[in-house]
Amino acid sequence: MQIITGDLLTHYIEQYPIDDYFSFDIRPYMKVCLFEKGEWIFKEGSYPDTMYYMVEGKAKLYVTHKNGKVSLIEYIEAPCFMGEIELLNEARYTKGIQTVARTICLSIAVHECREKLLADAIFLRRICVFLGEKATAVTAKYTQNQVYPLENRLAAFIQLSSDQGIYKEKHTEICEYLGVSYRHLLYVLAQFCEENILEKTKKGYRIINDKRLGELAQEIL
Amino acid sequence: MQIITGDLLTHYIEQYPIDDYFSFDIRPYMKVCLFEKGEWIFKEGSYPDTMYYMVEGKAKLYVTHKNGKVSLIEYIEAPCFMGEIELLNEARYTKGIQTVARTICLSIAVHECREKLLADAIFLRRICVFLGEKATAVTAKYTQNQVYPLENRLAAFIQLSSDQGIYKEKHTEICEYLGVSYRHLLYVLAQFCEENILEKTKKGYRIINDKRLGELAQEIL
DNA sequence: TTCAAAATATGAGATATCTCACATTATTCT
DNA sequence: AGAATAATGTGAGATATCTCATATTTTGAA
Repeated sequence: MQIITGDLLTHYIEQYPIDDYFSFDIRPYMKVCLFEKGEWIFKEGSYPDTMYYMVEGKAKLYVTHKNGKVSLIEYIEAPCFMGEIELLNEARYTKGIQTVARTICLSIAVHECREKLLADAIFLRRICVFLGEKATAVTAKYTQNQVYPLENRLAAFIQLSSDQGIYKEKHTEICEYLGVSYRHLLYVLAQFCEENILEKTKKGYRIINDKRLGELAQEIL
Repeated sequence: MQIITGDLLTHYIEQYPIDDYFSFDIRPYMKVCLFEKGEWIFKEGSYPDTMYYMVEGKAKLYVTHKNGKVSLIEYIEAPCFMGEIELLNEARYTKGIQTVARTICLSIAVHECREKLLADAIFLRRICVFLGEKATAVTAKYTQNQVYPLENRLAAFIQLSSDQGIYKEKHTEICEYLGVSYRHLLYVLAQFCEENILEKTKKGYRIINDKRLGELAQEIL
């Protein structure tokens, strides 16, 4: 992690004003941080004393289970908060957050302005909305996971994440996200090829029957 | 649903003061409601204009999927809020909430004091903490669901919900909560009996090998 | 008390998904 | 460039879980 100063600092602060997230001047407590791809913003199990507001980039929220298996809970995309739950509940064990791409965050030194934040209705309201949406999204994802086979969920995911009709994501990551084994993900992808829904190319999987894919996805929502 | 007035009203208001959840006097906006067992507090898909604070009782939070399957997302137990997300995001489709027992709630007419609530740091902070805990709990439950077989999760659930060494819950409800079919739940219960961990009696399943049950549960946490 | 609805129970067969072992490519780092 | 690491790909066999059909028992309401 790298702290940005000088011209770049003013650049980011100007480009992403977060003044209207607070009723007081947050700048004295704020820094701008840069995380390289693959860096951990929070190490799982640590007790962070910084809250971040991601303005550029993308990351993954992880939890590791006792049996060693790992769940990729959700993708975190700018703009969003990180470490807000830890701000509320002092000294709380955190989940792991790892960047997927170079990521820029505004960081707020919580110990310096905790009281101010917790008394700030504007800020708190934002956090409420954010937490509410997060809870709703996570719930939706996981209830679907347990009610639909991978066939449907993968179809929906491909439609969501494909670009120009090409699906090209890392299998190792997606199987964690969809909560299935690597092996099984490949089985279902192979099945989609078998059924002429996808076609495997050098550049990724090309969608050749979007209608059918949509039908499979639609059974979810 | 029945609105309580008279002596009972003052009784509940005195017994469960929620003044310290607000920085202003909430009583003008508040009523006390009683729901019978099995009643729906929110009908799924409706747009409620009331927020509740449950002070006595217990309920289930449901979502119905397109394919007709139903997920019991969580048990809601007093004290807690309901309809808080709808307060934040105006006019939001709600999930279903059904009581499991006679339940008493303080109700707040949102349309009359929405602005006041959304500007109240004390209230908002409570909601933040509540939402944060809820998100954490739901995430934990569902990531476990997908990483552990029913054997482990059921063991943990039995330890949690049994009373005096007796497990006695409705199978129809628990299979929805644990996200498995009724059939499969019965299989695993039978297996526990087979392995002399439980014993089926008229009053419910009696735990006869708590140590083993603990081992199975412990693999989770 | 009786009847309908809900809950419990069980079998048989299907399938969605997992584990493990191993081989083959890409990527990254030095 | 070469070596190490990560990602991809596939087979075989196991198992966790589901669907459906059907029978019995319990519960709740008229």
